[in-house]
Amino acid sequence: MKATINDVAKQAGVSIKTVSRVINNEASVRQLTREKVQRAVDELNYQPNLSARNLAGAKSYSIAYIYDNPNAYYIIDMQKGILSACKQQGFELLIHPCDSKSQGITEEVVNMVKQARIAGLILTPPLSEMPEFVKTLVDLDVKVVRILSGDVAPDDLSPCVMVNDRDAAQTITQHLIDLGHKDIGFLAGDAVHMSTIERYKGYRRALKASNIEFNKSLVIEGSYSFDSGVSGAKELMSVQTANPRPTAIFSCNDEIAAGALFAARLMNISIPEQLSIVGFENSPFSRQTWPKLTTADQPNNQIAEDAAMLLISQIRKQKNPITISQYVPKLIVRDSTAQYEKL
Amino acid sequence: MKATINDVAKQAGVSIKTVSRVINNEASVRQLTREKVQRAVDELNYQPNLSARNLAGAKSYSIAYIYDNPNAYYIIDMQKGILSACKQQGFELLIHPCDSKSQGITEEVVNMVKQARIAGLILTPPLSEMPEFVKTLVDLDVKVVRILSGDVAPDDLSPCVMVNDRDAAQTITQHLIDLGHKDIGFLAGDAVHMSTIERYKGYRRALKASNIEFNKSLVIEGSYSFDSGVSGAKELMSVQTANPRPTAIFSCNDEIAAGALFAARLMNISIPEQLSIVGFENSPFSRQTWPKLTTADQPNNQIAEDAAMLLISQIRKQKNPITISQYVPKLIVRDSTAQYEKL
DNA sequence: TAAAAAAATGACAGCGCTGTCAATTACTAA
DNA sequence: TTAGTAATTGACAGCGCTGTCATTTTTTTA
Repeated sequence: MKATINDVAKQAGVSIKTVSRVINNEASVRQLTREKVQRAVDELNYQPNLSARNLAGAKSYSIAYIYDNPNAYYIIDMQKGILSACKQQGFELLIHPCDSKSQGITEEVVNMVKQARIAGLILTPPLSEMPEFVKTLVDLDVKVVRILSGDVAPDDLSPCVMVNDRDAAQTITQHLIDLGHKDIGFLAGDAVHMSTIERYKGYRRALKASNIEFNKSLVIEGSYSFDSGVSGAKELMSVQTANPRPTAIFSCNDEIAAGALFAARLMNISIPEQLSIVGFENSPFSRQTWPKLTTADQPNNQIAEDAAMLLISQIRKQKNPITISQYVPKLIVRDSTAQYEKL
Repeated sequence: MKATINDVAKQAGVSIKTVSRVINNEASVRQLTREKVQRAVDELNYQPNLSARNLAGAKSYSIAYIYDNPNAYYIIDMQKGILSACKQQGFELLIHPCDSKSQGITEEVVNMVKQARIAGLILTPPLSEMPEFVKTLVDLDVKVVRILSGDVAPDDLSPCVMVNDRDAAQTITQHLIDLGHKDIGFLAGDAVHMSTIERYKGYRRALKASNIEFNKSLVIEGSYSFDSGVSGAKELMSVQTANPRPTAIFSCNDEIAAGALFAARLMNISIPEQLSIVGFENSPFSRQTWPKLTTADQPNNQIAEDAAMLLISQIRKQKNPITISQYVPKLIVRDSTAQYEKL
């Protein structure tokens, strides 16, 4: 039923080693031979046995995606992107959800890497933002690619795929400014996350670029949650606290924005007429609020595939130069933002 | 670094075959020997190499989770549960997102099963509800476990884990009835999904059990989406359409309920004072609406682990009797339901 | 107590592939 | 043309484990 390398070799009239060479794209196989083998491979619909490869070879064909992120949509997108790269490159993907805050997380992952003979790892926040953790893994002789928030890699421990939240946040803020807003509130996510910091930087930059004076009372600390959005927006919009009262709010993600939206409704503030709100992430969330959220879209699928490709190329040839690719989330204008109308 | 079966054999002073017997829990190993080997295994922290096992043995130690479900939370929960069973049983999990409506879906999965030497598959709706598809796979000599909506398996093609949406829906509806509601609207999900059908049945049963006359105009067809909830609720609550106007709404899932919530706000209907709304699923969603949704909770993690265990036991011994386990989602009362107040 | 039966253990091949290194072939220059 | 070099190909061992079947040990029975 299932063709082996032996069948292919017979069919092509060469040795199995030559077939092996062809399917691994090694040099020093004559063009003619290569074609002959390729034809046999196609005819028999041969696909190499991953277990055998992993067992026989020095290299491994398994990579792992390790994550600890409460955002299910993000993870599903990542998985899909990584899987697509794996399929193209004949790699296998292991997924490993974990708790980044647990005591033995490093040991747990180290064990898993050794146990499963993992050739490479993909790390997303918050794991990718834990330097000690990353360091340990890199020292382990396993390739690592991190997905991080920012424009430049924080170190050269591993190749990174950077998501430039800063520029995106600046663009979004600029969008609010272009609509005539000057008093723009900022609802922060968890302060420990780089994404929060980067988005904050972008917000500040946009203000500066337009010579709008920064007002600290418009910045509310919080976390990446709906509740945080609710309470943050309440604080911003209650006359006694914030001064001046903002006419627009930048929320660090869509969940916070959804919370802000709700707070506004509770306070009888109509969106977007009296207050513009923007989110970040373009999660399915942002299309299920009313009004629909203006937000920033990250092509997570693409980012993940890119990261996986980077990882696999690292695994393939040792001395790959450290490459970094960068994405900038794109502004998506929907219904939660409007021109500022002086009352 | 990594201990092999040979190391263990040496350490325990037995042959590798005996070690193999112990780690596979085979019979005919003396208790004494078993303990000796076990000790060596523990000391060396030995874990069998999956690739080698897959390659050498007739059996395979890989199962796959194939899914096509837009609900990311659901999938993540499933994965986690399945993974936990795999870890316990020394199995490997392959994940395979796919498009159930695509032409070649069956062929795609069949290929994957053959290619990766998959021993078993876990199927969730909508894939688990496609009889032809399931039939093809079962005929393929791969074990299958389906997760389905209902109380009894629709056939004996494979063991099933049933989620009794009907009883749960009845309980939820009863909760509304207990609160004094009589005119209870029903916002359906996609009509092709068994879950919709089952939930509808539960709703009808509860009405019947309390001798409340069923009113067809209170049932609105729709789909599992926010927008469907919005338009459905609008239709129900506009005086001219529905007669009588419902005082409570049963929504087929939380997303629909969230939509209904929004529609209510648009129409200035206060929740829960003027209208009670219930959801289904207990997705993170349901805690991020205002007010928080009364809903039904499915222990997806547990369901998934159960399904995976069932699958693995199937794989282990051929002639396992077809087992079926059943879960009934539990009512979670939050803030979107209240006593019916006659005006 | 010895022979027969049953239980426990081990020797060995081989799963499908890759790495090593030797053998062959093609190509170059003299 | 022919030796000399480079490019191509193949033979073979072995990755870590399981299946088969032979061997040894223990238990039972006469």
